[in-house]
Amino acid sequence: MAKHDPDLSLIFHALADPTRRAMLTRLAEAPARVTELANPTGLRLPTVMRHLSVLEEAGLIVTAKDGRVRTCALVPEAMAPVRTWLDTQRDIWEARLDRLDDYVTRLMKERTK
Amino acid sequence: MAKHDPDLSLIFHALADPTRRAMLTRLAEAPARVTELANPTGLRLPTVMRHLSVLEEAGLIVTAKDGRVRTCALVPEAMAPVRTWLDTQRDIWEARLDRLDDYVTRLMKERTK
DNA sequence: ATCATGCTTAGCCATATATCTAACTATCCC
DNA sequence: GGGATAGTTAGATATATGGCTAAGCATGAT
Repeated sequence: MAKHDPDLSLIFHALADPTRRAMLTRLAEAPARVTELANPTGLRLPTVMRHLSVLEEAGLIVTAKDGRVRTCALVPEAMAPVRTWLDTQRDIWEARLDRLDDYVTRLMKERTK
Repeated sequence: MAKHDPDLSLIFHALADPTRRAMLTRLAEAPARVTELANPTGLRLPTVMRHLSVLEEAGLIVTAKDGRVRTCALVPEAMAPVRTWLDTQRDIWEARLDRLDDYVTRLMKERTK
């Protein structure tokens, strides 16, 4: 089981923290500067920066500095790999149910023969 | 930003590891015993057990022991909170686009007035 | 009863995470 | 220029994570 999909791992890891999810939710409303994101968290700035860089490295947000203000914005397409993975997972599961179905169907034909 | 949704954090954290995702994919095909899941990983059993318990604590799988064999099975509904979160996130984003739309529309009416 | 099989437990180790404080840098405003 | 504002950098620390080995404990087969 090699380390495929480093993206997915980065994204899921970024999403695994409630503070970071809250930040994403905030950013879904509108872009925001660093202190704006920090405020509701009660965390110190360096800590917030760390969270932001995790989000940025996962590709979930982009940031840009204008003067002394850094503005952060959501990258909504970045969630796509997650949906894709979930869908693939579901497809496999459903294919399995179908096979079961076939099996049951075959059994019943056998019976009523 | 309190620690709501411990579930989501547990689930995302469980999904953040490629080995664990591979195990889930395998289990989407069919239930499997521990050694069966361990084989393709090249990892030692205790390590595999650890991964399995992370998955189980996140509610993504269930396991049961029959004799000396423990069988693991996927709990596909367990992914639901993830989809819900993604959908909510998307809704917020789209509501935002709508507001932008309104804004632009208003501006244009203003112009052609 | 004995032995192999299939986990389990306990404990070690290295690295990664989340948080902080303290000190520094770069703007902006007067 | 000088002070306030907005980040940033550089550690320090505590805990968590992912991996291992070694030893233990049921259960199934002979």
